Amino acid sequence: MITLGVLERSVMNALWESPDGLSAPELGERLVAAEAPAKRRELATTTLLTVLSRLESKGFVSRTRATRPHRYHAVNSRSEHTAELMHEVLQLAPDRDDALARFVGSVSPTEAETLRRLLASRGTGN
Amino acid sequence: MITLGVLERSVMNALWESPDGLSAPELGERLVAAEAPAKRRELATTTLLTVLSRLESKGFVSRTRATRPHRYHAVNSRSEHTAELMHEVLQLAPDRDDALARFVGSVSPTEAETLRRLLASRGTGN
DNA sequence: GTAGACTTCTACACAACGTAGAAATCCTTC
DNA sequence: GAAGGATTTCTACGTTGTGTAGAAGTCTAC
Repeated sequence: MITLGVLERSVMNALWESPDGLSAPELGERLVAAEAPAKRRELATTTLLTVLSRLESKGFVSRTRATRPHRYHAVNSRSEHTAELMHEVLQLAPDRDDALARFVGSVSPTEAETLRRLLASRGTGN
Repeated sequence: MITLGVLERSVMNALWESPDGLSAPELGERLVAAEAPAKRRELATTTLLTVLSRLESKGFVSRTRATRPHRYHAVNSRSEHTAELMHEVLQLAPDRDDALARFVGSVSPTEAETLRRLLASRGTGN
C-alpha cells in the first residue's frame, strides 16, 4: 500500500486546504505557519520541490507548468483520498463482511447515524 | 501510521489463519506452501524469528515462552486489524463525515447491503 | 554435562524519505 | 541578445524500516 511520510503528509494537508493550488514558496509559508511555534523551522525551497515531485510520481499531486512558479494541486480531495485508503485497506481483507462488521461496531453513534443516512439516500442497491 | 512490510504481512496472514498459533519452523512451512510454486523459497528460521520479534514490538503478535519452540499468536483477528486500520485512516481526516460519504459512495452494492444490515442490527444510536 | 534445538544479537543490503547544494533552465530587462 | 536573478532539476547524503541471515548465547533432554 502506498503510504506517506510525515513531511509528505504535511504538504498534502497544505495542498488540500488550498483549492487554487500553491507554488513551492507559498507552500513553504503555509508549512511554517502550520507548525507549532516551538518548532517552527524553514525548509529550503528545493526540499519542497523534491517532495512535490515525489508526490507527483505517486499520483497525489499535479502541477501546472504554464506559469513560472509552477502551481501544485492535490489530485484528489482529502475526503476522496481518505475514502480510497479505507477501501484499499478493506480490499486487503479476504473476510470483507466480517471486517465491515467490526468497523461498524467500532464507529461512534454519530458516525453510525451518518452512515445510515448515507446508505438510505443511496438507494437499496437491489 | 504503523504499516507492514511484505514479509511481515505474509507472516501475519499465516498467523491469522492459525488460531492455535505457530512456532517459527511451522510458520516457515506455511509460508513456502502459500507461495506460488514458481517462486517458492526457503527462509532461514532466524529470519522468521526476527520478523516475529519486530511484529511483537509493534504489538501485532504475542508469544508463549512456556513451551520450547515458542508459539506465536496474532494479537487481533484479521478483521479486527482491518477495522482498526480503517478507523485510523478515518481518524486522520478532519472532515470525517465527508470521507464517510465518499466511502459509502464507492462501496459495492453488496457491501452497501451488508452495511445496512449491520447498522440496522446495531440499533439507532439515538 | 553435553549435543542439538532454539533464541537472541549483530550485521548488512536495499528502499523510502527528509534534506539541500550544484547545475541547468528560464524570464526579464537593459 | 546577453546578463542576472528566479526557478527548477539533478545529484547526493543521512536516517530509518524492512528483508535477510550468520554467530553467539541459552535451554532442555538424555
